[in-house]
Amino acid sequence: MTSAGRRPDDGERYRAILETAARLICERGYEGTSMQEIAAACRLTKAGLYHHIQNKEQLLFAIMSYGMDLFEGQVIAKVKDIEDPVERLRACMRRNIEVVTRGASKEVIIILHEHATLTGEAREYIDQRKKEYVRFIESAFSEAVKLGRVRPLEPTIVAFSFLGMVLWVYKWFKPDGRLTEEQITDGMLDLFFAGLAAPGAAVPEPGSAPTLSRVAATGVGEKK
Amino acid sequence: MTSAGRRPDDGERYRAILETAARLICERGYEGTSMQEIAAACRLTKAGLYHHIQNKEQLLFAIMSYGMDLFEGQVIAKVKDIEDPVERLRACMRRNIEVVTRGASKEVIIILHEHATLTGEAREYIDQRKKEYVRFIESAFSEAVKLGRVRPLEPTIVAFSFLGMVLWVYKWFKPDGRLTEEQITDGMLDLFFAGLAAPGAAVPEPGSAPTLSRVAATGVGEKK
DNA sequence: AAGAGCCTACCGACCGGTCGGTAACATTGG
DNA sequence: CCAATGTTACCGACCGGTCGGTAGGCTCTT
Repeated sequence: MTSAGRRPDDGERYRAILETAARLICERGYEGTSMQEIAAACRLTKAGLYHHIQNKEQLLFAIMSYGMDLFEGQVIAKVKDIEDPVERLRACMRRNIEVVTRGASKEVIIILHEHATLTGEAREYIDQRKKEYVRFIESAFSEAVKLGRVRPLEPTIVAFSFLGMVLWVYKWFKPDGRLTEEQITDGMLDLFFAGLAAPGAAVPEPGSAPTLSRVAATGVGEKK
Repeated sequence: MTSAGRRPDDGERYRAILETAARLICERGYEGTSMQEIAAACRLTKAGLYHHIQNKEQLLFAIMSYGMDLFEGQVIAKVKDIEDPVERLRACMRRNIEVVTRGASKEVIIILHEHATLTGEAREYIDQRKKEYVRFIESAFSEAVKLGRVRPLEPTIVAFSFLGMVLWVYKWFKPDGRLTEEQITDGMLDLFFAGLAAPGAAVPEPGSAPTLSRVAATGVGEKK
């Protein structure tokens, strides 16, 4: 009836199902979305849907794997060859915010939100790929430290601070809101990389309280 | 049998139910936790549980309201009277990380994770209380700007960067992990407040190119 | 003929929620 | 002092509906 003939399906159909399912799961959560609803959104019956997938958890796993592919393609692959580690980190942050704000891939949002939904090997596999991204950031930072481009901070804390700033965005960003993607990107780049570069504990004390190393009296002075 | 008498209950029992339910929901998610399981964990039948609550969503709402009470008591109330705005922000970050890392209140974690689960008025009420916290951070920052203690950045972006860093912690922190609560707190305080204080766009260019004075508000030069 | 693709029909388990009933108290009136 | 009455806390049984998942058959293409 509705089906306009039977296409040969070269895997394109499968990906369409993943994208449709991802849209729903992103809106209502994994447990909050039934296979019935996913099937209907794919213009299939439930049994028809099960012709393409094994079960619900495997579907989530496929969505997340696909999401990791997309993320790595749109972020890591695009910045990994940048020579300068600081510029690499900057570009990485820019790309990362881009992925989160443009709701292009609901799959990535699902990875962010459903961080404890998968179980067993599937969970381990996705966690492993996430960890690789953390290490990517850590090592870019460490490289920058070695070159004397940034302060020597704990790399993992720096990486998770980076990630917290840019990934938390998915919880509050609204495309039609007051803040544009550009403003957010610029603001966070400025804030984060200033924090990496500035010497010492920063932020001068209020009065003439005893501080070890004063930076500048006005607070808007230049670095020493 | 198990019931040790039938006291008229001064509300203590109700809170115990909220805490038990919060523990479960925090572990398995809201949609992933059945009323049956919650009732059993409270040593009640499902019907017995429904004597104390109206329905599942109202239960979640009660947990979140209680969580907001706890959070405001352990963070905002403890720092709101600190005169110096920068010290207020510092203390705020310290307290906030504390609440997230010590799994003391699962209710707060639920608020963080289930950010889009509630509907209608309940959702609006919780969102309102969250917004008040964002405004609390924004205005502490703006106050610091007015005093010349920090750079003039977009307050909302600063607030959400602050929040992203400290709240994202719930996704990765493990009490027995390599990083202690103290390390995380110190590292993030250092990084964030250095970013607030440092002049200009920070981070020198690769070659030793002149960074000079970049305008703070507009951030760094974009694409190269 | 083979098989991909999809359907109707159905399964047992479980979902959130409610019903009437009851044991254990507190309060009150005599 | 004690019984009648009311209230609170709770249970067993059950509701209609939905959950994830499957068996088996039909159709269309190759």
